[in-house]
Amino acid sequence: MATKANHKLDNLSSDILSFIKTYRTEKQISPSYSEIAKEVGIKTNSHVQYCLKKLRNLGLVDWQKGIPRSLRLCKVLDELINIPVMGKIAASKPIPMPTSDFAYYDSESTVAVASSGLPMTNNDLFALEVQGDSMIDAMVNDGDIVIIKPCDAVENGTMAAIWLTENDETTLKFFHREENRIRLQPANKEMEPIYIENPQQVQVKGRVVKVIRNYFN
Amino acid sequence: MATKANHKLDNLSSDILSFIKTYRTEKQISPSYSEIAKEVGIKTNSHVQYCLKKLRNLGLVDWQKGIPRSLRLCKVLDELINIPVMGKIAASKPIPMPTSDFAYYDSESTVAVASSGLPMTNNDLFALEVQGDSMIDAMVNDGDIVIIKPCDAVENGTMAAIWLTENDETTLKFFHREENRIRLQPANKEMEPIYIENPQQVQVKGRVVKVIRNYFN
DNA sequence: GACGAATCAGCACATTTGTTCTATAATAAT
DNA sequence: ATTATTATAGAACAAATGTGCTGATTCGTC
Repeated sequence: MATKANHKLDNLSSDILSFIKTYRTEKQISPSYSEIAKEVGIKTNSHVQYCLKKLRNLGLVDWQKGIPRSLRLCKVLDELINIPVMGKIAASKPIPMPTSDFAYYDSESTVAVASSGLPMTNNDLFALEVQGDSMIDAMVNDGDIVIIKPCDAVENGTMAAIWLTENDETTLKFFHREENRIRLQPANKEMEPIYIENPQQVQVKGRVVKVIRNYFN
Repeated sequence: MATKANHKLDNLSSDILSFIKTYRTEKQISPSYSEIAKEVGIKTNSHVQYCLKKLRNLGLVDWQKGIPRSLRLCKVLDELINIPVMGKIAASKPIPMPTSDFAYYDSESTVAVASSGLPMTNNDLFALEVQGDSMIDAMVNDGDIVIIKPCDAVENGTMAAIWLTENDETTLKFFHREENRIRLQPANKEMEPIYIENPQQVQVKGRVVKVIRNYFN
């Protein structure tokens, strides 16, 4: 989540690094040595390479020998991950899980999320759009996007996507396994929990790792 | 938010496009014409360029004449934007607004958000971390990140960051200007709205454009 | 002050790469 | 059937770029 400032790089190295960064975000390609030289006030390409080799030793940049503009920033803090929106989650409907073959690129729509905003970057994450107000007690509103990590079981206290076989209902709640029953706790502490005496009726489908709500008008 | 599939590209163009995409995500640089040729089964660079020119006419790719590996994917749906987290928002505290000089890069922490997940990409957006449970009625929980577009006034019905001068309190609510009063509507329809008879007591600080909630355990 | 390491400039050179022009096959249009 | 258009290959060429080497300068350390 947080992006800290650089440690103790000399000004030149720091300049080069940030120039590469801005150049890449602007033009989507890496600068040539000459361009770096011009920008940071170095006279020769060879010296640029000298500086770059220092940065490479620090593990900050890398490139492919002989290939023009192959400069690459390591330590990529923020990379985008496209998560497929599998469908909508609503009470009274089963959760549309992703099929085993990951035909993600064919997905109708995706949510782009910064990898820094995710606990893991496995490619089995998927997203659901919440439909209806039935999950308000979990602080999830109509239209929200929930990002889910599929799993069969979760630790106590985690927000999970749960299938209630008896009620034929899908819901998002905090999961608590107690001695002889399962407690589904709403996020809002003032609301009463749901107790399910027969654990068979509760099927954990996945763990909620993120909720996104947009107000675009 | 949604990324639609390609329209009616011939297989070759489609192959080239997706190769560029995967190549770039893997190596962070663009392929050369020869590499494209080898990948998609074309014999010559000139033909690659021929295909690329078609793609350029469709506005899908572009490059800089004479510059190696300057191939660029247009229609960049997803670019990362780093939004500074200015601090925490809590009832009983004023909202920490960004200073006029945008010393954003010095910010302690930032949230990375995909530009496709934002209604606008101006650089005056900022984020706040919600502290406390006092905004539950707006479906905003302790620890949530709200992204705010600064403004002095909002249309009726928009979720806004509001400073209540009388109560010396900061809050997130749906803003409604009525005939002689202002109505602050909680997100949860079952909760009662707040009415403020004196509009002077209500100061709109900004519009909430996004709410992000993480469950990292 | 001496000495070595780090820092910088200059230049020649090889390679990678894109560009352009021409020619030929395939396909569509008339 | 003929023509125009699109698709493909080939090769020559020029430009962009990285690499390596040599030598000069600065800087810190003893």
